[in-house]
Amino acid sequence: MAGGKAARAPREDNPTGAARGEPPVRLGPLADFIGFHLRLAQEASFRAFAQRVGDPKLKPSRFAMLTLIHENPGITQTALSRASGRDKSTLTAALDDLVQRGLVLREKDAGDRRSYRLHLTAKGRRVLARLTEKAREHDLKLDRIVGPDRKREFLRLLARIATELE
Amino acid sequence: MAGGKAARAPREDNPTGAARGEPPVRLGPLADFIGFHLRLAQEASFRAFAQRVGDPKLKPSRFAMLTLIHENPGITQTALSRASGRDKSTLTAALDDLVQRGLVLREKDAGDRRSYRLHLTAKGRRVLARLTEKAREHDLKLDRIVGPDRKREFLRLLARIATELE
DNA sequence: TATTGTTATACTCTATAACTATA
DNA sequence: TATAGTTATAGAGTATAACAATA
Repeated sequence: MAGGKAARAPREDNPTGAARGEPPVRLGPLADFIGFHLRLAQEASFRAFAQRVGDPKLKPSRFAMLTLIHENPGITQTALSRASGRDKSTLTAALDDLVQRGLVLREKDAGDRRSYRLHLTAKGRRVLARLTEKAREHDLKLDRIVGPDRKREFLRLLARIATELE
Repeated sequence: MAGGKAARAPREDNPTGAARGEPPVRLGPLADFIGFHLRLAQEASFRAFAQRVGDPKLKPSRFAMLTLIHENPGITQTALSRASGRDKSTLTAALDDLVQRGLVLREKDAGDRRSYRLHLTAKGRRVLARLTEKAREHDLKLDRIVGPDRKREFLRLLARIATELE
C-alpha cells in the first residue's frame, strides 16, 4: 500500500497532496469542479472504509450487496443487479464468492425456475452486522467532518445528483 | 451499454433504480450513509461526463491529468502521480496513450536525466480546451442541482472529506 | 420470443515488485 | 544507496455477446 497511498493531503491549501518540501501543485479549473471533488471524496471514503474493515474482499460494494439482500430477502440476481446499477453478469462472480464464504444462499425459485432467490445465512447476518457497525463508525467520522446540522442537507444533495444526472 | 445503464433512478423515492412496475428496493441503513451516496453521486457524475465528452478514452482521470500538466508545465511523472493519488507505474500506460495521440510531450530533463518533464502540445491544449468546456457544461448542471448559493459550501465539505479522511 | 443466470472474452484501472538508468 | 520511470504480473471491476434453461 506504500506507493498508492501517496494521495495524502496534509493541508487544505494543498489538496492533491504534493509531498513535503515540493511546491504545491496547481489545480486550475479542477479546483472549482464539483465532479472532481466528488471523485476525491469518494476515493478517500472508499479507502478509509476498506482500511477500517480490514478484509480486502469486503469492500463497500460487497457491503452494499449484503445489505440489499438482507433488506430485500429473496431478491433475484437481476433485481439486485438493477438495484446496484451493474450488469447481471458482474454479479455472478461476486455472489459465487459470497456463497462460497457461506454468507449468502442461492435458492431456486419454485415458481419461476430460471430465477434464484437470494438470502443471507446466519453467518452472513453476523458478518453483515459487523460490517454495518464498521460502516457506522466510518460514517460517524464523515458526519463529524460534515457537521451534524448539515448532514441531511448534504445527503439530500448527493442523492439529487445521483438521481437527476442519469 | 444497454445492460449496464440499468442504474437509472426515475424518482427520489426509488434511488437505486428498480425498474418500472417492480416493488422498490429497500436500502436499509445504506439510506443514511454518506459514503454510499457519495459513491452513487460520483458514479452518476462520471457517467454523465463520459457521455457528454463522447471519446471513451478521455475519462475524468485523463482530463485531470491533462489539466494538471497544463497548469504545472514541466511536472515530472512522479509528481503527477502524487498529485493524482496513483502509483507512478499506473501513469506509464496512460501517458503513452496521451503521447501517442499527440497531446502530451515527454522531454528528458537536462539536469536530472532520470526524469521526464511533461508538457502539452498545441493539440493537447486544443483538446484540453474542448474538454474543459465540456467539463464546465457538466459542472454547470451539477451547480444547478446543488443550487448556486450552496455550491461553495458543498465543495468545501467534499474537499474536507478528502483531506481529513486520509 | 423473452428472460434468468452463466460463461467466454476483453478492457480498464490499480497495485507490487523487480528492473534500468541515472544520481 | 536512493530516485525516476518502465516492465511484468496480478487482481478487481466492468461490459458485451452468446448460450442453456425456462417461461
